[in-house]
Amino acid sequence: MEKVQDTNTKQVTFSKRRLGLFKKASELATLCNAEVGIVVFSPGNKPYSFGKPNFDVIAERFKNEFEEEEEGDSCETSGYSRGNRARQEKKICKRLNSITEEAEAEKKHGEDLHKWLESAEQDKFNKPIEELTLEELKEFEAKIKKISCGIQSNISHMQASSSLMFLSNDN
Amino acid sequence: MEKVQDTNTKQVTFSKRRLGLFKKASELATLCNAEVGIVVFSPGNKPYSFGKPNFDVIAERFKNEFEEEEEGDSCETSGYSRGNRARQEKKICKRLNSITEEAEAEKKHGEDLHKWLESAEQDKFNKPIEELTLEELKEFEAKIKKISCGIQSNISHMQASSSLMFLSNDN
DNA sequence: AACTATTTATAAGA
DNA sequence: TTCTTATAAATAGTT
Repeated sequence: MEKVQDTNTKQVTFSKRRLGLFKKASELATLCNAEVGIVVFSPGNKPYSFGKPNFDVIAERFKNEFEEEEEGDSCETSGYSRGNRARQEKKICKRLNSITEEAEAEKKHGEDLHKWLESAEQDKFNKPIEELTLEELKEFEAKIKKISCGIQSNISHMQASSSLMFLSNDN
Repeated sequence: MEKVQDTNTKQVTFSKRRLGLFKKASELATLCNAEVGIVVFSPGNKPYSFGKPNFDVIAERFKNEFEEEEEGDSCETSGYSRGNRARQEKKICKRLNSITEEAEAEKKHGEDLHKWLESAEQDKFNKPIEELTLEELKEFEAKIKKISCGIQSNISHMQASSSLMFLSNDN
């Protein structure tokens, strides 16, 4: 999915998709009895918002949840607790660590593939494919299969990461 | 459009549609170079957020458009400063978000490759390689080259992610 | 989670 | 901008 270049097209696309997005949000809210808030800044930096019941309320609620975790009914006086902070920070660290692990697995995998590609560059596979012998072709095929495998596993890593990303927004 | 009644169905619908909504939002953001922030509270009152570049920033920006708040260090008091904390947290969020973007790019890439592999499965490239005609071989070669390209770009995404990971651990 | 029949969104053109 | 329509994508229901 690439940036739309033409300014006019971009404007039209933005309008259509913004409406589409708001519609989806509205459906989610009524269908599942959820609260949804959205704000969008257009390419021309105009703000558009959607909210059910209303954007400000939801944004506020989100910020409070994020800052105060599960605070319950304890009487908070001057609005600031060091303990909550520490807990929150731990959570963020935990998230970062999960993500890091996934990414490192991916990186290692990518490097393996890269190495293979480099070595392939330097040898017979660099020849025009019609000049390969049957033996060489078979070897080529084997390597390709290995790569396919690698890609599959790579994809599952990616999907895991992606889930983590979403989760990291959830708590 | 009516409320889904069954609790289990509601949960499933919520998950599917929330992801769908976030995807749409992500598309809008990249396609039109817009900024989008979303927060959703599930029926069980769990908060889920999406933001590009990041929800807090966008919510803040939205509020500022209307509230003209002064931001600055002018009123900082002693040792433990809420402002510093907030800023630090914003940094962490920002990092998380960059990482998210990278991972999403990777995921998309992986999906493209996966699709190709699947389609390849179904056609002539599934035959033993020695049975391919020269034309087919050349086509095969072209596809492989495309994949290589994809992997290379994938690797640079991974490396970028990885750098971000390390940075986010320093703090 | 995966599949698929159906509904819905959207890009391009008017 | 709004309308139309062919195509692409999302999702409800099901396994």
